[in-house]
Amino acid sequence: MKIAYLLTHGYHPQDIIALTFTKKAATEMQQRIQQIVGPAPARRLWMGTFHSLFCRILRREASRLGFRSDFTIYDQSDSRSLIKTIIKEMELDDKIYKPNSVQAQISNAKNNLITPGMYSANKELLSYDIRSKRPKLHIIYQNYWNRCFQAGAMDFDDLLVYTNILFRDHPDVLEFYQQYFSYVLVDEYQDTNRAQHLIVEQLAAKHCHLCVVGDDAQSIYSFRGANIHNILDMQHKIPDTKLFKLEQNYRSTQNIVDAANSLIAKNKDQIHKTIFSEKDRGSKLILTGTYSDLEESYQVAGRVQTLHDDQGYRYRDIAILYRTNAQSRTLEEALRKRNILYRIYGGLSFYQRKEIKDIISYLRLITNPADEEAFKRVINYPARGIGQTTVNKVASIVATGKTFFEVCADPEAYQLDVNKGTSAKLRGFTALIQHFQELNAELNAYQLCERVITESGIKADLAQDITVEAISRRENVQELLSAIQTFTLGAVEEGREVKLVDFLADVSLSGDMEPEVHNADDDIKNSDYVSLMTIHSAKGLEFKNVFIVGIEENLLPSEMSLNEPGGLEEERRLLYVALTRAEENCYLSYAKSRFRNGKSEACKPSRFL
DNA sequence: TAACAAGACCCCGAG
DNA sequence: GGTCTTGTTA
Repeated sequence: MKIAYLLTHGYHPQDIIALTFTKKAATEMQQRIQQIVGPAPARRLWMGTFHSLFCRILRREASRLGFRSDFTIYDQSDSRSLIKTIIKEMELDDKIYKPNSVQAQISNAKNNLITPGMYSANKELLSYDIRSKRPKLHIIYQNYWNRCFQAGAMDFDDLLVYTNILFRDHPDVLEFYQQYFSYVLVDEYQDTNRAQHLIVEQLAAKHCHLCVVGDDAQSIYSFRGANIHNILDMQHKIPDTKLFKLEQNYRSTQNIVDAANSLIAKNKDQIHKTIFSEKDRGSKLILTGTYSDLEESYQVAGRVQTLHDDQGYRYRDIAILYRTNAQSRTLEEALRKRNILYRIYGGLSFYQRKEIKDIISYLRLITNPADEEAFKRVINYPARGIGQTTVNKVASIVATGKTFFEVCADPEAYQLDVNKGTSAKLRGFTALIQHFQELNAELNAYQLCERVITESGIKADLAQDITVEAISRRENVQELLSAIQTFTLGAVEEGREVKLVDFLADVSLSGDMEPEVHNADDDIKNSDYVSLMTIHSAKGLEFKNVFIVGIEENLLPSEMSLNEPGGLEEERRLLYVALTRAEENCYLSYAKSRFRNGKSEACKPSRFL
């Protein structure tokens, strides 16, 4: 509404930057604005997630930071794999330096804008690492930082870190964007971390037109470094700040609001608010306990069907929310049995699948030959007789500042210790990529991708695979091709010039393309489906009917949260978020046994119930 | 070096 | 339940 208001009061769409956290919330908001002001102005708004919008800015300004504008974006698995490599190269024990926790610690540092240099100079951090028996962590961090730079790559956290560095070191750039965006809006401000907070503050410093919305009771991203004080201290830090308390809930019935209030009242750490609803009492919340997770899913699917068939709700008025992505499977199966259309958000995305990552890696390598992770992925896929031993030899030379690609293009020049045959294979591979690079200059993304699949041998490799899974892999490859096709055509329609690099950025930041609709017999049905997602990604959304499943000890609250300070309260807020997604009906359930890690485990109803 | 099998470890959440 | 690692063999 605020944006719509601004647009009718003299602001142009391109003057406004509106930031959200989840992709889901961004698309939702984009759609709402489109309905109010029409598609054309809505498209010109700077609206999206922190990561996607600042990625756009970083591409424009990349040269200021020593990056190319077509830098690669490393996803978690790329970044973890690089960290693993570094730990191995430093000959450290990966039982002590667990790649996952090293990655988490680096990410944490980045979210607080601590560069490797600052890390090494920080006595507190160093002594903490020594106490936890990981004294070399700061060196891993430094190496990781350098290697990403060398590879022309940024990880997700870097998108925020480098934006801050860009603004810090280039006042003229900062000034430009300060001038450019005359209004800054942020949704769910309670979930900003230090890096995001500083960006927002700097962008808004000139016009001082900053509007943020937030609710401390819905702060659920502390694992990502979210700092609640960003919103709490705003009044004191920025002069003339006006605070509006929104205590009326226009979404939910009184019963739902009451339930949510009574839950959140148990939290010690909160700002007191009196949330009320002027809607009807509504129906009571319904709690169901079942013997197993299978039975729970079966019940939910049954109720979904009743809501749709007997009570006249559309499927799109129904959401099923869970704590972990792993819970989606049994629900999917139950819905499928009843032929209920559903969409599943998040989880293992399409682009994480092996066959897709392989193809994407070729495309990444074509746009950025320095991309180390992409290189390692496809150097021997499809198998071309270049094994681990050879790659290790190349890696030892790469450590001196060359890229994998440079070394492989001319192994002799770098005195690589391999035989003639291997050397020829390496040169053959680089020649193949160079050939694709030439094609990239004349073909569009779709045509190029088709050539890559054929000429790399991926097509042949998949074709000769006769297992059942291979069928779905081939389908996935087709799906990827049509996604590129759609992307290319869509951009052409909007009159934008589209490059391969744009598609790749879209892939790594959107996480997933439009989730596929399951059970759809024809396209007409595609607009009506049940939504399945984690509570985290449901934030900011609303549904007439909400199912919250698996409300059990060790799941909600999650077992890991219990060891973290404030963890339990955050889990409680998480359930609060889930409850307040519901407008009319809210169904809660727990199971007494559940399949986890391949085993059936006994479960108790959550203390929150 | 490739292919396959057995064992280890794991996952809480998002961009 | 799945992926990733390690070991064995040709």
